[in-house]
Amino acid sequence: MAVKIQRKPKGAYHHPDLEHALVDAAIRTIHEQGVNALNLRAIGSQLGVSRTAIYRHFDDKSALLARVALEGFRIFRLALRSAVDEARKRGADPLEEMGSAYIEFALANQSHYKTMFSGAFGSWDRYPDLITEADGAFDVLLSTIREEQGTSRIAASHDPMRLAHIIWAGVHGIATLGMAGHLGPHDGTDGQLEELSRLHSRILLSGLRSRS
Amino acid sequence: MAVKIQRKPKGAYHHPDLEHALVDAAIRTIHEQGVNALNLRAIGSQLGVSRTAIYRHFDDKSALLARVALEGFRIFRLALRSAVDEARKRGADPLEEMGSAYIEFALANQSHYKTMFSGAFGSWDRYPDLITEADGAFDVLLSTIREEQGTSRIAASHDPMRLAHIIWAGVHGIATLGMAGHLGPHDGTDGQLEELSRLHSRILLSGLRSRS
DNA sequence: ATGGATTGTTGACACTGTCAACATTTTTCT
DNA sequence: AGAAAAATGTTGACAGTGTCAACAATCCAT
Repeated sequence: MAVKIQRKPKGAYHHPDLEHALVDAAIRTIHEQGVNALNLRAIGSQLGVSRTAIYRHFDDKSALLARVALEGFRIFRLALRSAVDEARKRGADPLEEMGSAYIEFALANQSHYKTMFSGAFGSWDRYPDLITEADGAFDVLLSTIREEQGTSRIAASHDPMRLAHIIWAGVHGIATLGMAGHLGPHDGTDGQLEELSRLHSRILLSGLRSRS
Repeated sequence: MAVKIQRKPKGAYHHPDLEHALVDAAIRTIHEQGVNALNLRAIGSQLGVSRTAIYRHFDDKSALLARVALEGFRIFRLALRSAVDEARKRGADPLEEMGSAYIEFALANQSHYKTMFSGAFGSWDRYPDLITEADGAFDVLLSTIREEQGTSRIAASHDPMRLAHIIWAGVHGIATLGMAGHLGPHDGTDGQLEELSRLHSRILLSGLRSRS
């Protein structure tokens, strides 16, 4: 497939690929100005298209945001997956590295991360694809835990699902509280939150190596 | 001080205590319909007052939300404090009981909790009182950790502030992900999330009793 | 090529936060 | 007590935004 023209040629009635362009523009805007700053009219005129053109591709604003979230989960899953694989290759702890990658993603894509998790698009039930994609990311964590239990690096006595929930909650908490500035001042460039995440992983894993 | 009349008497120009009435109405609306459903016009007419009367008591909508959050942190702090005291009296683990109380508060006041933590009111910097009140709630956790380290029930080798951040992040994560339905289906009436929080506490504390 | 499906446009509306200007009530000062 | 000032509440208006309805242009399959 040849490279697609990104901008609409002047005077053309139909945009070459408005749907993707809308998603890209939304992601960019969210990244640069936050979710709250996103408005459909600006997105439209940014693409040289009228303010309601979006409605031929998305039911409403929420649907666009859900799509943005979906793209986020896709990249997120790849990042987590690659962190685990890398760790295994290097003999590092996969869960600790995954936690670190989690924080790294959240910090590098703060508004995108918020779009994924702060209910900006309303109910998840309306977007089955989004649920599937989010489950895919979660599965990286869950399967890694199961594998670690298989090699007995962590106790097999705990329900892996509950462990996954606890670990997820921890890193998610560090990410969200950290971004809100509640875990001390930090500009996101220093690795302070990643360090906190590593400490979190080590304490948890230490607790999981002991008996029950 | 005598009991104040809550509703504005018909025809009265001045509301007896509009400021508190506004906060109460906002809290009630948020509790019943969520933060997003809150709008100033509805609040006004609900109190028999015009739509802009609020501006004599709050700079803007954000300021009202910040006040709602502040009230939340006050109640929150009391709940955490009392959970710790209760636990000590009963010989239970103070940190585990505090975690449980944390989840209980969040579940019983979901929208209020979101108002406190989801940045609904914009930047914290604008509301120094809010920061103070939130710090007060955090101090319940921090001081409890220090006390537990004093009695050596948890290792004193860790920075208590970092431990507080990690524990807080864990319960906050459980609360927010749980409310979003990400930790399995639950209606909030069963104690599923509280149970998860207890498991979380036990694993962490187990890890904190080991060396390092 | 032609008729229906797809995609984009314009006009309009409702909802909401907020400001300015004015009105009324309460408090303060002499 | 009376006047001035401060506090509190009201009405009118406006801007920003999401969304719908009706219409227009383009694309595609038969």
